[in-house]
Order: sequence, then structure tokens, then C-alpha cells
Amino acid sequence: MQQLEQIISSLRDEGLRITPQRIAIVDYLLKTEDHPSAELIHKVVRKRYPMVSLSTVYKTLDLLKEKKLVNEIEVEGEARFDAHTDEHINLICMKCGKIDDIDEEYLKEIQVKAAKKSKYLILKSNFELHGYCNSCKSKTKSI
Amino acid sequence: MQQLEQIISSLRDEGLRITPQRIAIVDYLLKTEDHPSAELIHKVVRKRYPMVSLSTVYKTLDLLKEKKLVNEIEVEGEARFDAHTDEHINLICMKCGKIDDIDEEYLKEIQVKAAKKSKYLILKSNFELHGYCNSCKSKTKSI
DNA sequence: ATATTATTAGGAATAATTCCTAATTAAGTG
DNA sequence: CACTTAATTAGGAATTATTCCTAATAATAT
Repeated sequence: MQQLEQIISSLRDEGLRITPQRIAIVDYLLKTEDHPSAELIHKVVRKRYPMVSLSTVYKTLDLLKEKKLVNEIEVEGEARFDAHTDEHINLICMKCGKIDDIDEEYLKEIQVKAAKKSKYLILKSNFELHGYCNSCKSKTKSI
Repeated sequence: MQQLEQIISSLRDEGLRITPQRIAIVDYLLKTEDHPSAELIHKVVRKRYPMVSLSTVYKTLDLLKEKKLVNEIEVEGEARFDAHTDEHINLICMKCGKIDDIDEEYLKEIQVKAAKKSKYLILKSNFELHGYCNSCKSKTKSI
């Protein structure tokens, strides 16, 4: 897990400017367990910095993705973001839309094996399992 | 790998109508190694059935997804489709956009383990590795 | 303090997908 | 085979997440 200060100084080291908008976005992503959409990030960040625009949120997310400081997955035509960037499994609830992370050490090995076999140069991985979370699953049963 | 006849009769058994549009779309998906987008499917199918509309392609794909006869993955804001529906890894080239499949037997085990740990009911999985394919990789090097 | 230049706000433009409806047609029935 | 009816389709309009554009703003170096 990254710290806000680390990320900020790594951005500064690359000659990028540290703006309140960027700080607020990174701060929120580090603190939340959610995998928020751009719009949700915008809504949340706006509470403290009302002038932040949605286009700035998108631009900042692009920047953070490029620097590998956040991870993006697409769920039902919408991008969802996460500061948890090491290999893991994303569990996606098809009912309530929540996303949980699970670590699985064998993923790295699978990736290396697939890279060798396919001769691809792998730059990013994304392991998704879609279904119903524990709470939505039981709600269904009781109907 | 499914056969066209199997799929058609399974659709018919559910009371669905067998139309030339549906046959053409399923037939193409079964024959191709590509992971075509809806638009590409439309273009290809149109050559033989010029009257097929894009909205019918989308509707048919929805139907086939629901019946678990095709798999969908989203790449750069665009859905890509594949008749290869058992667990596998999708290798996605970030340069040319091609997608290769690789089998990996341990995926099933990982999925079961994650389901147990998370208490999710898993309905669908999607394992993606993004990077450069062998050919795009070497092109980059030579620049 | 000032100059420079990256960044931002805000809205317009884009593009994949979904939605809508009248026309068509697959398939069951006598 | 002709007829019925309800599913399916074509075509285009509507939707929506994201990208693009540009003048205004503000972070940073000097």
C-alpha cells in the first residue's frame, strides 16, 4: 500500500505539478475500500473541493494509470478505479456493483507461464470473478 | 468447442426462433479465431446477409451471452466477443488489439478457492493479461 | 514579485450501446 | 398449404461514459 506523501513526491520528481485537485483524488483513492467510478470520485472530491471538474478527474486518473499508481477495470461499460495495484483478484457483484479484492499468490506464476508460452510482453493483468456477493446472494435465496 | 447445430437446437428447445441473422452470427463466432467487436461482426455478417442490422447483432449477442454460448470482454471501451466459453486467459495486445487465448488448468482451482474465501457465488470469470504480442513487441524493439 | 507553462473548468463533441416502433417473418395449427 | 400470432428485425433516435477543446487559472522556478 502506497502512502499519499510517497505518491506526491514521486509525481513531483517527474516534474509534474502538485495541485489540490490531484491531492484530493489520490487521497480519496488511497483511503477508500470502494472501487469508485470517475463520477463517484468526482462527487466525493467535490464535497471538499467544490470547484473540481469531472474532466480533471478523468485527466488525473489517466495520469495515475500511466504511472501505475492506480488500476482500472471496466464493469458494465463503466471504468472503476483502485489504488491496489499489485496482482489480485477482483470479485465483482453483478447485483450491487461492489468490488472486493482477494490476494492469490499463484497469479504471478500463471502470468509468467502464460507470457513464456505466448511470447507476449505482459504489462498489466486483470483477474475478475463476477457473481453475487454474500449479501446479495442470500437476498436472492429468500425471495 | 460447440457446434452450430448444437447451439441452434438448444436455442430452439428454449422456444426461441431460428433466424438467418442468428445463424449467421453464431456461425461466424464459431469459425473465427478473432475476438471481434459488435461492429466487426456486423461488417462480416453483412457480406452474406446485407440486411442484418447492428441492433440485431447486439441483441443476438445479448442472447448468446445470457445462454453462456459466448463470452464478452471489454477492451478500451469496446466489447469483444468469443465463442470460447470455458475458463481461459485472454492475452490482449495493447498495440494491434488482437486477443489470444491460453488455457491454464489452475484457473478453476483459483476460482473455487476465491469463491470459498469471499463467499461470493461466482457466475463468470475473466482473466486478462495486457501487453504486446510477439510481433508488436519486436516491432517496438527495432525502432 | 514575476514569468512561464502546466493544469484546470466547463462545456461541446464523440462513440459504443441501448431503446423505440412499425414492419417482417418463424413456427405452430387446422 | 394457408392462416394466425407473437417473436424478431431494421433503422434510426436517444443515452451515456469518456474525450476533446480553449480560455482562464495557478504551481513552480527565478
